[in-house]
Amino acid sequence: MNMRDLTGSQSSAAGEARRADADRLWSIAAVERETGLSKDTLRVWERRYGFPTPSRDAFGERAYPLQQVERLRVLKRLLDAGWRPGRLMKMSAEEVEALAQGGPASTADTVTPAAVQAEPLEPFLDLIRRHDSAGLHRELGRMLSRLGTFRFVTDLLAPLNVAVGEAWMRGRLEVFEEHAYTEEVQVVMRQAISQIPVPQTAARPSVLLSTFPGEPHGLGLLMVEALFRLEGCACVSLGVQTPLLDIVRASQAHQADIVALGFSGILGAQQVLEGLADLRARLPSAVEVWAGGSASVLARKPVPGVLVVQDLRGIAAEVRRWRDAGESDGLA
Amino acid sequence: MNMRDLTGSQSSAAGEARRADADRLWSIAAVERETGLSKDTLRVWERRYGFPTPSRDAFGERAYPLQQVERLRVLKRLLDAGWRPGRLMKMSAEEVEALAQGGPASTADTVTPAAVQAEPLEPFLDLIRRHDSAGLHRELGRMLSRLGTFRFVTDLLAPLNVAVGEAWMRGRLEVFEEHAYTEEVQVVMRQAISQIPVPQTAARPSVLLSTFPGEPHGLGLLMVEALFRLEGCACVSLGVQTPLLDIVRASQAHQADIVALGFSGILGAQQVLEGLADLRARLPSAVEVWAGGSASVLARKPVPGVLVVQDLRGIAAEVRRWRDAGESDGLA
DNA sequence: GCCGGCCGATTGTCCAGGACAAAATACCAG
DNA sequence: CTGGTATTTTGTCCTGGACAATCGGCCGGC
Repeated sequence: MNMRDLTGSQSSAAGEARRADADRLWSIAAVERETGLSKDTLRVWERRYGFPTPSRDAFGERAYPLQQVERLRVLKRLLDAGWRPGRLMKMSAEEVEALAQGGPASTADTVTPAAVQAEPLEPFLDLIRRHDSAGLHRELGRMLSRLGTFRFVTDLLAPLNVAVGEAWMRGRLEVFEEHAYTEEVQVVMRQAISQIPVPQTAARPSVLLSTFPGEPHGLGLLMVEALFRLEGCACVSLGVQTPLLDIVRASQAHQADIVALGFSGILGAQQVLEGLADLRARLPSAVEVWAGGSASVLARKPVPGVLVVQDLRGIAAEVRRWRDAGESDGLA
Repeated sequence: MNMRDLTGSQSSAAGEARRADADRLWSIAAVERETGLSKDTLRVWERRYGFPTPSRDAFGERAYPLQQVERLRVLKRLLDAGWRPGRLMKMSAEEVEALAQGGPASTADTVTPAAVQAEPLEPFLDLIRRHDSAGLHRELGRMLSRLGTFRFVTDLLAPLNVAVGEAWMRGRLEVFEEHAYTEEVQVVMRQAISQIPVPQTAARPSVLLSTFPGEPHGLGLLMVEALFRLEGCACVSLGVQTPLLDIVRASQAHQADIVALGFSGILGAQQVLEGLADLRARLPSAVEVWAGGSASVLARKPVPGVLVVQDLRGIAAEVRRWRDAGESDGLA
């Protein structure tokens, strides 16, 4: 509790702090953390495309100015939206900026099934953009009460997550706004889950939930947990980013019948497929592996022995299938 | 919802799956994810110490057998416990194993202030080891009711987190057990926070909470949020791993008076200090930066302009200080 | 005897530049 | 169009070298 340090800094003039702000350069490791672009990628871009063009510090190491870090963040976002670096690097700063502002989602067209009676999402996006956490919390809570947990998850949160993701890709939402949104939804979802009656002891199937390392998105996990609990399943969540070997061990320790993984599309296609195949091979065949989320790989390339749950509404039916099959299995 | 894939796999014999398990080799990227050791480190260890000794696949790329991945996980744990690689690599497999099993925490001696009336922790560690999530949840809830939120956080969770961390370092707890524990505590903490009355609108100080990229430990954040709310502060949490530039923008958007960061000791010393200095420089001097957590760097090297909160109990006093100073500042 | 600064050994990260698999795209035949 | 093949693009992996940051031990002064 060293107040001296605090007051000490406040003696420095605001102008000085602002100058330090602009002058301060970023190391390649810092840029990697800030942008999500790997060091290898940053170096190879410099070699191939001539951007970025960091200066060097006294030790010959790359030192990136703030301006380039900001631009790299924009490029990373456009990359995630389906653009390719070669094309972006040929464009002028203005063209990239125009793209970043409001360009259409180049390749990915979001399909909205007409059958789904979606709730209006704009009011929620407005609250996010206005940074009205309290209001967002209140409105989410209201919708939870109005719709009930099941429809709250399937009809509001599922499309809202898609809308938030898309808004971020189009540059209409900042990273921190998405973080704040995630946090607020998490609070409401935990409340919803805590209100679901706890099933009998040793309820089946017992479900283990997590995500692979590198997949930080845990909202889907919570939504799925709620739906499993509504079906009377026993759930244990490990949170996000559990190493593969630990998922295997946890499934033994908790005697899981089903291991459910969430994928948001951040992980590369190969990582997802290889990880699922690996996990499948390391688990007893009696344990089912379910995978879901917005990652498009799941729909394109099926992994043998892994159930892909495309629609949250399908979980109930799949649990019924498990119970029917499980009984006969148990008797056999 | 392709059931064919699922049933297709179940036709494969269990024995076949088990053989595939042992044979399957790991890429360097997979080992990095699984162990937390960077690719650079894995390669330089191989060069310097002759371990690990991965075989090569058809393309000349490293392929690690499971056995070496497991050993690397042990080594990483011992590294985090304060051991140095040079020493460990000279030891025989048996010596390392003995160390991993029950060796004393080489360097770090946990100091337990005699003044603190700690709650007994063993029952909770037992529940974790027995994988009794329901029991852990029940007992934590009971303690929350008995102690009240403040003492629950300061007298039970704070020492329990330390104990869990130490148990992990000594090999008495698996990673997935720590994950499950974290998840269960989070549930109880969210419940506790939701029961704290919401303060008047525009309560001051308003606090923004998050962690730096690379710091996935969010429990401390929740505990601190509870304590801030108990003091009547307005809190906005961004969850974990927010890029620095986004923390800055969020503090503007939410008009934060205080930015509070949590550090668990996973990040390197330089990352913590440089990140804090960076953040301090990029924020207006009217916004205070508070840092806390179990990272030992914070205590050793103070960062100018950053308040280090060593003890959770100190938060109340610091909020009072802010309010006193804030009034005079506002008038000046 | 213990704290604090100095020095040598250790250790993780950075660099360059080459290579190549995987993915995306263009091309082409049916 | 449609489905398969060739070609380009692009991220990751490779080797081997360098060096700053950190750790550990040594020494001298309070």
